[in-house]
Amino acid sequence: MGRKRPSDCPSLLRQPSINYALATVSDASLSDQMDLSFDLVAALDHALLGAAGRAGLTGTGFVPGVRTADAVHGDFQANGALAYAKQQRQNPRTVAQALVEQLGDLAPLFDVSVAGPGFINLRLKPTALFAWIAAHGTRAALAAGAAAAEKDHTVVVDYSSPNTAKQMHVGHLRSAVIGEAVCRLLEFSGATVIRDNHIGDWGTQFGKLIWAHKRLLDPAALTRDALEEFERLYKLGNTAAEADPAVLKEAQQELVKLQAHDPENLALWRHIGEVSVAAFQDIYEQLGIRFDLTLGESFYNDKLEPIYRELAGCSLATESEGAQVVFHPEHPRFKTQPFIIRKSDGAANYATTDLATILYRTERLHATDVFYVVDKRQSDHFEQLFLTARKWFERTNRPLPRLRHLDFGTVLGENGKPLKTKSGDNIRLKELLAEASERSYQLVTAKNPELPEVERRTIAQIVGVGSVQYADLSQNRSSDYVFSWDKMISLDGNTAAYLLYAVARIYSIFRKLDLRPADPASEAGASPFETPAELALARKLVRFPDALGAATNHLRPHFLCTYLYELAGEFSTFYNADKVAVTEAPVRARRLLLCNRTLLLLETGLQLLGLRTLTRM
RNA sequence: GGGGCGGUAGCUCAAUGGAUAGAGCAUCGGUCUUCGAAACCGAGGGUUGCGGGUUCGACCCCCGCCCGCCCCGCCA
Repeated sequence: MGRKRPSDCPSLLRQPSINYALATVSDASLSDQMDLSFDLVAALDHALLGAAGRAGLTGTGFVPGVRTADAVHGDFQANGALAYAKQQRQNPRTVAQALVEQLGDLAPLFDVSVAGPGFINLRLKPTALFAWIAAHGTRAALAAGAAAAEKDHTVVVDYSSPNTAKQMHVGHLRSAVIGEAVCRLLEFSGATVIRDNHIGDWGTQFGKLIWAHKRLLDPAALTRDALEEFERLYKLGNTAAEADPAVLKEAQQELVKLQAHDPENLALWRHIGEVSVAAFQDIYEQLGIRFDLTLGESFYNDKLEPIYRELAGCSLATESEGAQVVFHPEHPRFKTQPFIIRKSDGAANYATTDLATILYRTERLHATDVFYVVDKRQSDHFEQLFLTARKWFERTNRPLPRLRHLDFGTVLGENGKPLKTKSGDNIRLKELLAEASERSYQLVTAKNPELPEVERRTIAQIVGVGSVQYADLSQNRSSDYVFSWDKMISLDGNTAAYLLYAVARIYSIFRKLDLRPADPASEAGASPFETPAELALARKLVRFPDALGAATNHLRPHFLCTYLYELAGEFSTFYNADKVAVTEAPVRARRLLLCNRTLLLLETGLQLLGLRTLTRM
């Protein structure tokens, strides 16, 4: 039917911008009007294509292959000549040379050369570096540059998704942190993002919980910590039911009543849900998360019947061992491993709800993309879900959004096993974040005892929570990672504290000079960058769009983390090598310009990751 | 048994099919009368699990094997 499959939907790859002004620049002298594209890779790609046309490389598709280069070779490189030469049985260096001869328009901006077997190296001239940096001096300018990439997308991001009546624990950390970062990245790139908390608010556990709630509730404990009390009640209900068949029966009847919408049980269930969601807010606020929707499993209760009918109606669902299941005969595994959409007792399960959710998000929310930030152990489930949804939508003639499982690995303890308390319980998120703050507080107090206590507490909260977030984000999300307080709160290495310190130090410079970073006057009269440290920092600044693009296209925040860490490192080197507060006005202005842009990119980047920043720490 | 993901420096991790595989920690050696030393500079450290293959070029793609973690019918 030609309907979109997950693998060939329009990708999130950035569309090259076409409104760059490279070709109009014909004067190497410094010009405030020099307007360089936000995405220089895309601009160069286009320039190379033009050059290929003029050089007569019109055969079958010349691909420029522009990418950022190792700094020893330049700022960018184009590798397309190699593949083209191979394909056309020509000498790659000759092809590269021919291309370079057609790149005269770039001469005011780049030093262009051919190296090795046929690489084209492009190094920004100091004036061009300066012009790019001058042109991208505000958050708005960055956002405007980035916003083209995803502008036609409406993305539903399904993340966090804890269960009501239970504490959030460390197992919920990554979904929340990665999900939020992904949302912010997509928004910055112009997508309409709908944050949906698909909470687990329906299930058989409510029978035992309601049974215990009616008999064993401690109102004072409920006020003190509602989730803790719900957990206690559930455990009581569970042990009582295990010990006494009569209790089990009563609990099952409570569940039946709830499912039959008995007013009392329904009200109680609703109350539990509301109290739970309210309790989650504390965690979400600390992590900078605000959902647009909280549509839990129960929301879909009355939307499940049509799913059964449709799946049976279009010959997808079949009966197996008393359950309704979907097999995928063409799939080596799922031809025998069923996707159970209705249990043999007639009840729905998460597969059914997930299918109903896809329908809702498509028809009601008009999603073009749905991303699930869920633990990688559920990858089979999502593969079956997407396969089933695709066939179902095909057969019912509906457009299918791009569905994608953003999987992530497990948080491990130092012993290499999933992180738990010493006694083997789940570590509560609330306590984990509190410990992060406390450890940071000890550190701040040791480093800066003269700061007022209130300020040290605020700093500790931001550094502590940020450290946890950053430790999670800075690692490839697909792999497991070892949780280590010492590493994540550390001042050294790729950590939140290192980045936040760089930010604080830049603010400190401006304070010392009695200037404000946002004030353009501090940069007025800046001369082009000269020293090795200035140039290295400037070159790093120009790579921001590339890092942002990599993180957004792959939905992997660690690409941005790596960049921010390198940027902060480049700044520290510059800071140690070149004094900013010199008397010579043009030199001072250009160094302030570098400080200002580094600050802008660090703060923008950290905010996109979900972290808050500080002006002193 | 079937499948997924991983194996890169002593440790924790990076690396768009590109050039000499990079960081941090740890180790060793330097730098504070100068904008915040929570910093910076330098050194040593590698058969990218093993064996084949594809390619001008492979940590990356393909095949086989070894090891680890995870998933595989009515939990989510």
